[in-house]
Amino acid sequence: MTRRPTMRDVANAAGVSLMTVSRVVSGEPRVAPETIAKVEKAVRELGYQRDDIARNLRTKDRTSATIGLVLDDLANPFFATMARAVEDEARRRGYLVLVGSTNDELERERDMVSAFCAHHVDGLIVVPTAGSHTFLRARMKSGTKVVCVDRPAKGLDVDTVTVDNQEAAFRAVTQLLDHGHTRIAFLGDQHDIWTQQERFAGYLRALASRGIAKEPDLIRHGLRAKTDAHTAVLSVMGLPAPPTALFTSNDLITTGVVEGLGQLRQAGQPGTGSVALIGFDDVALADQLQPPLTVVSQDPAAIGTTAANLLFARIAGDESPPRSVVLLTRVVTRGSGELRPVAEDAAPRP
Amino acid sequence: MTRRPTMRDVANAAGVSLMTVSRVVSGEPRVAPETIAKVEKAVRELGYQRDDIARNLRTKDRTSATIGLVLDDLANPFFATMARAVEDEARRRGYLVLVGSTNDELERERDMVSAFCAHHVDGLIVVPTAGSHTFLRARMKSGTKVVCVDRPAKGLDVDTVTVDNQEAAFRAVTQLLDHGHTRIAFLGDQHDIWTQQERFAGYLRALASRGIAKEPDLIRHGLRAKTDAHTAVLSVMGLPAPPTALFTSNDLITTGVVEGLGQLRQAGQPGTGSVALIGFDDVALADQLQPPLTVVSQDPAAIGTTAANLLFARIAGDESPPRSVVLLTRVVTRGSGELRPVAEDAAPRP
DNA sequence: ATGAAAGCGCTAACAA
DNA sequence: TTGTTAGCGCTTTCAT
Repeated sequence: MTRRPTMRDVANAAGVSLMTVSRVVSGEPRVAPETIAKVEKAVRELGYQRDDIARNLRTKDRTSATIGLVLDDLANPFFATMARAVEDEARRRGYLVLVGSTNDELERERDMVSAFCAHHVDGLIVVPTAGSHTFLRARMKSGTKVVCVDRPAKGLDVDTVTVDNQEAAFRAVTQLLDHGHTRIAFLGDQHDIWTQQERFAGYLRALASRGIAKEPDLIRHGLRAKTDAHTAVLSVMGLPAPPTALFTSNDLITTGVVEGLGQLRQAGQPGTGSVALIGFDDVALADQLQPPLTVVSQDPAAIGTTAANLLFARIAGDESPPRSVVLLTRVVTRGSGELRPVAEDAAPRP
Repeated sequence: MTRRPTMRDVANAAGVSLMTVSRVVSGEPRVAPETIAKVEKAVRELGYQRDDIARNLRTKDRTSATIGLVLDDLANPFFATMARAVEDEARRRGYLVLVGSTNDELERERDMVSAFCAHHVDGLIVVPTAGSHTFLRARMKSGTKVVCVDRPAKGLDVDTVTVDNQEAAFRAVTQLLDHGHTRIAFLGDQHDIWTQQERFAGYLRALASRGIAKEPDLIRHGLRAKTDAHTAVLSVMGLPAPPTALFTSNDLITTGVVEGLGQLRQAGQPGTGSVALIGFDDVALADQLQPPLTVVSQDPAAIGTTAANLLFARIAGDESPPRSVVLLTRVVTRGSGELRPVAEDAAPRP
């Protein structure tokens, strides 16, 4: 292991000044062709590569050509797809991407933002956790651009990319109502997450629009893992008056619920074969399930691309007022959301 | 937008020298308690944060506390899960992670490694593309540690984490043979990828062990996208003598094939309901399919964790000879791999 | 316990 | 066209 060569080394090897090497390496125009050749030869022989860290220190605008991506969980397909889209936009512009998962913990988010800023990221794309985000103001004041994605950040007025969560949930639940369901369960993630609140609000609004009162037994929040959802569906389906339809508020929960229903069906529990289901977020193989899964589909790649474009516009100097972009979702009708309630599932007569 | 405060600013505000601020910020022991208090007050008031980039420049060992993760595609659940595991190990040690997808293109990989090294990463975890990786030697000579994961790098002797691809494929195909299949199709990704070669070798070895000759019609390489797999399965099932079993060599292909089979079944094509299938890589909802999907399952999180541990050991100074860790896979038997060939699918009698 | 000087690898600004 | 000087924000080394 040898010491990494510096410009000084290249300059000595090529018999020119350090400054000339700098010019050649940076591709500046006013250098004699023969000099360029000499320097490039030395660069090749020594395996020299410019130190971007040092360059960044001296350079006027202190632009590091790096952005930070702070999201909930990189292992979640939704965020992974979004991350890939962000990464592609970054590469197009010669930017590198630092990435980190917060697990929806505010403290982890703060630490991560702190570390990213210490490494001089030019901008941040953040999936904000629940809680106040005023701490980001200081970062923005010192020049770091910020874009929020999937959720707005509390207490912060910045560019934000979200989808029409509440409206989409309203449409999904309305579709269940249209097929004759009145006992519709809501199975959701932690309720302090903004998207969950919105989707739940859409659920309630749909029920209210038909004059149906919400029933606490049919509402479960805080399902973090697939197994939580699995347990929850067994629980609601075991109620004296079980729901005839389910609305699941993200992909993980949907997956857990499908597994739970599969287990009940196999155990021969009556009625579980015909319970209707609409999930938020599309999932792989949804159309191969029995019945095929109806979902509210959002486009994670488009969300990532949009956020990245907003961020790079800011980095390029855009000073216009913060924008809020709401992308549209669509209900993908495949079958599970169009099942009608069967007699044995109906609520007991008065 | 204000200029970011420096140590000099803090020193002026606290009425001490720059050096004292440096000591306080770095948590050095020999500073008077009152001085610490003064400095910390100034730090808080100015919102000062140490510039890790500058620090890194002067610091003796030039350790950036950053690693680079170079993988095939971050949107692929397999790599996303691996990435999350790497990220967790990095955070535990106070390291940041730069990430990038190569799309299996050597040039993109070279550019990315180059950019990561220019940003002074202490180490790289690389899913190497096909092609010679001797270019990594220069990086390693100048101190960057490298660990390969999922595949070995051609021409490079470094720590590598893989799974028992060939043996696993052999076992999977043998299981199909044990259930009476003789016409088994192989549906694979680009054949220049090492894992694909290994899995194909396992397939061939299993056939050979029963004296079954390989049949070119039943072998399809180069399926990059889900749609390729979809098309390919329609094609093989449309052969005059279609296969009675399929071996799919990664998660994407498996998904595409399941969709293709679903389409055929719906179209009422005879025999497609009973075609056996074993896929490499587990997929979500596999047990909810009809029939439930038998797969070769590997543990992407364990792979990522293992690779990260190897890398950080190297960064910590481990100089022992390169290690090659082979993690084990297991066949998860769920049903689709245990179907027996039915009469109408059998090859025509001579 | 604190400070002054030097310099990490590079570029900005000026000079030749 | 090329070179010289200064200095980015910090840590190292040495002095006090």
